[in-house]
Amino acid sequence: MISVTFPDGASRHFAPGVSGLDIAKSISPSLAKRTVAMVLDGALADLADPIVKDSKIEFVGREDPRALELIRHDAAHVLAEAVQALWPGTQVTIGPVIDNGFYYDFYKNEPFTPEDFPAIEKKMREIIARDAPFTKEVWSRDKAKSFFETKGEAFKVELVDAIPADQDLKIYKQGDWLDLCRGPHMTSVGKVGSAFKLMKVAGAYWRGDSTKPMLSRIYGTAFAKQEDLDLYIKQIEEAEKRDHRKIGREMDLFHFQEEGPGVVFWHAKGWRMFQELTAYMRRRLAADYDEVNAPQILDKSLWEMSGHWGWYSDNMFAVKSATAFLRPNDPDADQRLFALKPMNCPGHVQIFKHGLKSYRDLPIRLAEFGAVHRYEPSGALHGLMRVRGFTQDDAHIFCTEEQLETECMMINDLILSVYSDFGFDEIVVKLSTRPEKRVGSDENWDLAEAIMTRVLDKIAAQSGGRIKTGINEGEGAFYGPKFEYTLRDAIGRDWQCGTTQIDFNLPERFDAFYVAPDGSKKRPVMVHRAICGSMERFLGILIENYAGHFPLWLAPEQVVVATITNEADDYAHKVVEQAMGAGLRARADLRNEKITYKVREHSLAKVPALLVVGRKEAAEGLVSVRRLGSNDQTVMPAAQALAMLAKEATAPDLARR
RNA sequence: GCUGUUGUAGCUCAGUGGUAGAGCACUCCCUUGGUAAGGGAGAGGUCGAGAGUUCAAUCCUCUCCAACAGCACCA
Repeated sequence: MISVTFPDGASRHFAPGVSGLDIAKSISPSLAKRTVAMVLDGALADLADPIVKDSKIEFVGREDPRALELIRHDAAHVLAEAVQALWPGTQVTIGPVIDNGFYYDFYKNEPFTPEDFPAIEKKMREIIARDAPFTKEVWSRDKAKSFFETKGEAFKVELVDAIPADQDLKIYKQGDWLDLCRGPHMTSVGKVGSAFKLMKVAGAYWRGDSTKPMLSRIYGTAFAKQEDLDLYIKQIEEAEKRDHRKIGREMDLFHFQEEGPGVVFWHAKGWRMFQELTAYMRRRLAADYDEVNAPQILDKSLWEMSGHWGWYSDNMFAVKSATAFLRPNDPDADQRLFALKPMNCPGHVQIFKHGLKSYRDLPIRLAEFGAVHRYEPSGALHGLMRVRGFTQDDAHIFCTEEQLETECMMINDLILSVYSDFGFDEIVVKLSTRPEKRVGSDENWDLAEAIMTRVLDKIAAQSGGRIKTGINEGEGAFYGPKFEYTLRDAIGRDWQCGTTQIDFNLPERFDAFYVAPDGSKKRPVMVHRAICGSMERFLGILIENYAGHFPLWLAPEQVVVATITNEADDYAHKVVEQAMGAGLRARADLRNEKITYKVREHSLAKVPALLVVGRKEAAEGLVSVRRLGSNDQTVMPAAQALAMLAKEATAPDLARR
């Protein structure tokens, strides 16, 4: 007999090989009926699986959060069956559960379109209504291979071949249809329920490899309850409303146009925010960094020296004089090839190298708001989030190995403090370790990873567990390990922004050195770090995070003084002047429009503070303050309102002083 | 870069093998109105670019460019 322990601590004895379903039935028929799966010793499993040893068991009902992935996974199988029923000859591949849903990749000559969804969903509902039980069989490799070969399922055959020899091949049947799958599944197809929806179609490479065939992927999502699905769809709509490309257009912050794919035209208001953000960052750096500026174009040879040309020339812009392009074979034309800088580090090494540096000078921290250009693949471009020309809040620290740990911690503290100033307090720091393709000795990698592991532990400990840490195995840069800082925005999306990278390679390549206390030449270590990462992208994140309702200090337009009647025009001008005197970005709206119209317009334009002035206010030196997002207003003396707003408009770092 | 979709006025979008329309925005006029759209008039487009088919192309075909979604990539 084996002992089975229940969540309440009670245990009972059963014959070995008893299934979860048997146990549930032995307790009560209704329990057996509402249970869709079990958690056996902490792992989700089929309810029909035999239990062969002493175990802890938990029954999982359909509404159990742990059942959600099963519902989605089962839905993926239903989707696959539906597609093969509607389009015989379509090959199935894989259909995993992902965040917020599932997908299934098919091989089909004609790709799907969203117009196919109603028919597929209808067929899915039929299959679900049939409520066939999921049954599992373990097949031999040969049986599985010949079965899928006979059916013409070449991709499945490849999957069978890829499964390690010591693993069972599991086949899940749902009525007549079956799929190779590691499971687990719920007891029957009907448990999927009706709260599912197909979301979109897309191409996707077989096995995620761009040299392999393109498959046709259908994304879907499923929930236990319709309310959950509705809520999810609402959240997607909310994210769409916050799309920085849309808000950027509506608020007149920036634009893109065809002649400049991936490069930003910053309008006055957007650039004001850019400047405000940059000014803030400069203040944060002032005490510890030296700001520098390195050239935009440098001879190709320098990029060969740095290694960038070898590693990344596919993603770099190269420039020549126009004459060289027009007369490529003319020896009298200057044919010299330059590259637009994709990174600031080589430039900073040149600055470091200029003149002898002593150990007394270290650490040297060179910062630059460096405009860089990278030839990103066209399909990667996305608003401000992925562009070809952007500004990094970059810095390179030249120091000794002994100083590394302190420098990493210092950077960490600055990054967390900056994020916190924007209200980002949920931060994850991950250490990316050595990748397969890399340069430098294993000795240096060992050293750098050891230091960074220590720092990572410190970060976690210092934050009292608030900052989550982790490791990304093999994800480091080719020249060294790195920390990646990921912040969570107001609607729960994660953005990787900051990074700290240790680099033994570049100083070596450029033969950078400092004079040690004993007079010998020593190689400095370089630390690359960025906080916002790309200023453009960080602004994009801020736009979406705040949904355009910026804190006053960042808002491009802080105050609009709107008149009710033109008798208040002179007074409005005076208030605007006073506001500007108080350091506020303010303007008057004297247009011949009703106040309701002006209120609506400035509300839609997301102006943080609207000061309405009419005859009464003009006569008594008052303003009627209406804040963005509020439907009421407060009448108060103009001076008082402006003092309040000016205080609120102080950047967080200045407010601390 | 790959797969698919899209490209018509500043924005959002209709539309047709016979060279175009709406709403909002814009300009002007009337209106001076107390917290989310007052009324009227007007101006504005080489229908993404190029080539082809046709008597005739914004519409059909091809190529290119760009955008969007996903994949791949992201020093």
